[in-house]
Amino acid sequence: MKRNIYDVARNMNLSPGTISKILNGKGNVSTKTRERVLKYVEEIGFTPNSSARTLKSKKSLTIGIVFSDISNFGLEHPFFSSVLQQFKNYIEIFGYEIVFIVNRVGNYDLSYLKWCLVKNVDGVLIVTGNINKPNIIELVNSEIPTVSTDIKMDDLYSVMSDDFMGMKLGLEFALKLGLRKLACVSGPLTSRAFYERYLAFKEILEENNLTFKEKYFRVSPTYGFTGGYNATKELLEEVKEAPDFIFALSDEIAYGVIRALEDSGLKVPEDVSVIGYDDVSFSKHFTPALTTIRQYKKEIGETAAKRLLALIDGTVKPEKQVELIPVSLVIRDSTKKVNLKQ
Amino acid sequence: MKRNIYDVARNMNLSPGTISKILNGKGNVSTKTRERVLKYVEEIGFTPNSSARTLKSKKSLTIGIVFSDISNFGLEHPFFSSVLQQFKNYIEIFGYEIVFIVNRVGNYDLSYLKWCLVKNVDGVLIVTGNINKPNIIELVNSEIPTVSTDIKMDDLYSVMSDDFMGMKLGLEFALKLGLRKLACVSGPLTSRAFYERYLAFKEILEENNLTFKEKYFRVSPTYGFTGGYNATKELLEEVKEAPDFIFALSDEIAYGVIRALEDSGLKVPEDVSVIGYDDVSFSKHFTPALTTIRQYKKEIGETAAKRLLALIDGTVKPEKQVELIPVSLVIRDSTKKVNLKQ
DNA sequence: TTGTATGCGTTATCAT
DNA sequence: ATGATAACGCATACAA
Repeated sequence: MKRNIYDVARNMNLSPGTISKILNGKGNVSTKTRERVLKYVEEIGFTPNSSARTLKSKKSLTIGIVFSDISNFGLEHPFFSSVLQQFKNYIEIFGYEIVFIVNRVGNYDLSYLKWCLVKNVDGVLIVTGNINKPNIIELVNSEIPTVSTDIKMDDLYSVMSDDFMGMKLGLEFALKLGLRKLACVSGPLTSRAFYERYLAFKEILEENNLTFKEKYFRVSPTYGFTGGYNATKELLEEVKEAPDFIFALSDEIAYGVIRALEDSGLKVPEDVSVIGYDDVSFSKHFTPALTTIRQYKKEIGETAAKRLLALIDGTVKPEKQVELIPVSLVIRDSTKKVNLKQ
Repeated sequence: MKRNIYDVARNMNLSPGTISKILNGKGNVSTKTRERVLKYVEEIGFTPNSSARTLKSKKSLTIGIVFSDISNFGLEHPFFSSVLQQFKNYIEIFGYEIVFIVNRVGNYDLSYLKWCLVKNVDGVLIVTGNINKPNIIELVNSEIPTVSTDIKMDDLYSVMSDDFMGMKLGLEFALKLGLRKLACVSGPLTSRAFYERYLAFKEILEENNLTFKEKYFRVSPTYGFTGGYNATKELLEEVKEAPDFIFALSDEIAYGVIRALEDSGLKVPEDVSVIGYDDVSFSKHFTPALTTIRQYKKEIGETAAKRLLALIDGTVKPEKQVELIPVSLVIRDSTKKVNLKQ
């Protein structure tokens, strides 16, 4: 049942070396024997042992994934798990597979980099991570080809949504609706995405001669519904005049924002318009259906995959260090209708 | 930077063999040298190479995962990805990690079993799979310890929700509400879960002297919203009298069912009560908040992990081939209120 | 208690 | 064009 390259060699009356050459398409072998061996290998369904291969060749056809480094969410995270799935789909076409980087192998505790070295991963994808963690810094500064779909660092290739564009699309839409009391509920600013969206929010407000008010900007300590809910409740309590627009920096936060608004007697979108961020699959089923900024997870995942594979091959160096994927505004029912009479 | 067991041996004035023994806690080594070596290893952060270890020992500390075998959903699937996350968390405590079983390694196409052999996985978790696929059959019949959180087969240990209990909880609640025109919208019956829930639906109806009507039972060809929506539309069209209760066999299907009902002028829960299945995190935010059967993903994932680890250790054989995890009924707003006056 | 030698299944270099 | 052989890094049976 379980064969090795010697068995194949013996049955073919050849040496193991020759079999190896054929299997790897290297060296000189006559077309005749090559075909003969290939046929036999196909027939008996032989595949060279993976561990022996990576032991000898230092290549594992494996990509290490840094995933929930930043927080304690897991595979359930609607946005990042989707990006990962797309990435996975793409690299599998080329015979690669993903493995999750953790802090130990067997009984040994190790840093991310050590882990990668011990495992001989060919490359690393940081789906989401914290730029201040030693583990991440060490990894990014290493020789291992690395791409991120979240964080930005020197010498790190990144593929991510154009967050400035997203904020601009949302805010300009709000302005077009005639809204001027613009608030924002963010997730934790330790996340690169939230932080940059916050910066953009501020900047775009100023571009439009609107003053950024601290009281209209709230940070939820968590990523989800409850954080958005509480932050909004607090906002409404501490403010004389309720906003007429809230930019929630994630869809899940938006759900919380909207319920808090409603529980405070405010109608969405009549009194307050709300825009989310992500366009998670559920948002179209929320009531009111959520107006939101759509991120293109498939494009992010695939582009990251292409970049990383190119880095591993060492063929083409990507020109841009940071590749921004455009986003779009999806208008649904959580924002006021555009006044067509104007 | 990158050391091996020889480097350690040289620096310690010992032989590689001794180092290995110490690292693996085997053989006789004096406490003194053991401690000395362990300290040094700790100091320089040495970890034995993973491939070499696997190659020699045939153990990889790796669990192969069969995931989206049955359909083309991916990591985004709210229920299964959550089960997997819980499983992953648990096995990582013991130094194991997960790898996704695919159909190839590098340029070679292989069956699941072959893949596992080539990779030397220590065990397999079938998160979801199709009992009729040769890949699955071959795998389950192999020597590799395997546990499933979805399918049931001879010689396969399974850990899953008690679907009969779920259906019973839902239906008895409906009966208590005085509902008698009981319909059901299922996902594809090729899925074990849907099929068993369907069987239970039928059986429990009969137990209660209600006749199972074909027209009141619809199968959606897909897992999600659209399938539930269309199936419900069809149901309403083909039936003289609308049901007063619909058991949707997944939460996502339930969303579709409810919207279809509403679009047909029926009110939920006033005209029709709807119960979902899963209690996905979003269901509490749906409007109306969904009454549903809660599955305990954490318990499923962890129990499966324990079973599999036990199987791998070969210590205790689980007594029960199929371990059923209880479910519970979560009453929210998509079902009629209980009449307290009675 | 410690060391030596061999094998795990490949790949790759160097002969032939 | 093909074969012999060493090396990858570790584990283990056996010898010392």
